[in-house]
Amino acid sequence: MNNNISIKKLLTGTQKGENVKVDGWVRTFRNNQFIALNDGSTINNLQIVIDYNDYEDSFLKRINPGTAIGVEGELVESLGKGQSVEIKASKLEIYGDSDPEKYPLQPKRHSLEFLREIAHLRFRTNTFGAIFRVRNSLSFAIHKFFNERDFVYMHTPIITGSDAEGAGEMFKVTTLELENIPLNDNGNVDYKQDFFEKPTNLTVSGQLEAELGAMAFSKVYTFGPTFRAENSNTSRHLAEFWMVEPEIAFADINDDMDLAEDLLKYVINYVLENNTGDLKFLEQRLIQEEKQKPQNERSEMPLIEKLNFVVGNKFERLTYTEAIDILLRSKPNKKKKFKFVIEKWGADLQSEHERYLVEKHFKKPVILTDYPKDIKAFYMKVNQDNETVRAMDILFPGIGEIVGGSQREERYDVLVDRMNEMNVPAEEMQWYLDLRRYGSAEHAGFGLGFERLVQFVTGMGNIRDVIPFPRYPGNARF
RNA sequence: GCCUCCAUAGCUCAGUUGGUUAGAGCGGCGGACUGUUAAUCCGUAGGUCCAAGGUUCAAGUCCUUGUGGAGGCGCCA
Repeated sequence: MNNNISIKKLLTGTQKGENVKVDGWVRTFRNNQFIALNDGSTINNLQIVIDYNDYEDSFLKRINPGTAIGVEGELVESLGKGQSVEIKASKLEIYGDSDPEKYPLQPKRHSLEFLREIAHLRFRTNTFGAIFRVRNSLSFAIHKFFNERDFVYMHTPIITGSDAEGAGEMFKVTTLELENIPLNDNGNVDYKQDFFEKPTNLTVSGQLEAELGAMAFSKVYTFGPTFRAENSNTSRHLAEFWMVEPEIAFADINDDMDLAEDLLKYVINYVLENNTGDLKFLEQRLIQEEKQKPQNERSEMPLIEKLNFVVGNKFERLTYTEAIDILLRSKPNKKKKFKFVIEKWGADLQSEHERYLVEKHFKKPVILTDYPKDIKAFYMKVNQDNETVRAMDILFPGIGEIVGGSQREERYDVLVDRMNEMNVPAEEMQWYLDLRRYGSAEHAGFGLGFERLVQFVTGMGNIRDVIPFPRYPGNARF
């Protein structure tokens, strides 16, 4: 077991003058004297200084990018300029060699597409090290936020027997032999012979189960993987992604929006305070990347300023109806610059419209509420006008919809009517309807796309670069 | 699922109206140097130009199909 102190702690310099032991992977080896060592605890490398007269040439040749080594020596003030402290090595041990003719990572810039092909090694780069430390911090901050507010963390099932979650195409789960599927007398698949004796799928949302929890614990959240078998080929979609789904009882749509806004600000602020080095690196990376782009496609704010702006400003809240008004009067709509020109109330908003509202009109995160009921899910509470539902979507610059939520319909009769209208099989959903039979109460919740949050905070353009091993159509490598 | 673009050395790319033996930087390898910061300097090796088929006297370059990748749209988180 490795009880060594991390490079992150060593770089604070509090152990100056002490003899320490440190393990890590070589990033670069310069001048036969200076090893840049990284152990993943921080973006920064620790400089190891060795006296090459103490070692055989054949040994020094084995110190290459990627080599795993252990070092003992005194932590001293650095004589060089790039770092405050360094280790004067007294003992150097090689754990695992890394053949420089074959090791794919070089001390240079690699394209994200190339690194995606070697996703098993990309953690060792500065960029992906920073991304996944930020991802870890966001994940921790989410649990911390809810824990401080007396939420119960609830584990909803990954395999679901409910096919009415209504959030998209599902992956089937079965132990039947696909080459030899048993049929019943009617010539249909005989699910009685399947593992669960019925059709099952991977979950597309834990919301319905979270509602069950909220009606007992008052405040719950789920945070786990979800699956969509949609043939989506974009930089914002994955077949397997992580979703945060809080559900709160005795709460309406306004409480729901407050909760979502508080959560987003809290976790972004946590990263600003705890991942400064990672964010500074990612900001520089973005600035370099944007130098390749034409002026009008560059972002208006550097990454850290953008995050501070989101934390420091109230999200713009408006209804769908108000948004349609703004869009109808907007220049791109009048001049027919939109691919889909808005004609009248009731139209579904395309991403170009959402982008206009967020990036051009308000220039800050926007919460849209009260959508037409026809374009939203059956479980959303119908407003008094009987035309709109208490839905809310939070739109972020660059990535669009990051949160989708609603107040839930708690009235039994109205809910059953909506299920019938939208062809949701009410007879199979009695467990869900029971909530409205026994002690029904106002409640609300939302789903936060975790990878989209990581995208926003790291500034990464492609969602496949913010999850360790992305799953998308045609790809389940690693 | 739809639209657009791309595929040349380990990586990032250049390659003229189709014309002799396909280039550079980085990385690798050999050497020098030794307080360097993606070290520097000298030397050197490295290619099935994504695949198959076609047009042509001649194809990295043009055409067709396939495969892989990127961006955009739809579905959404």
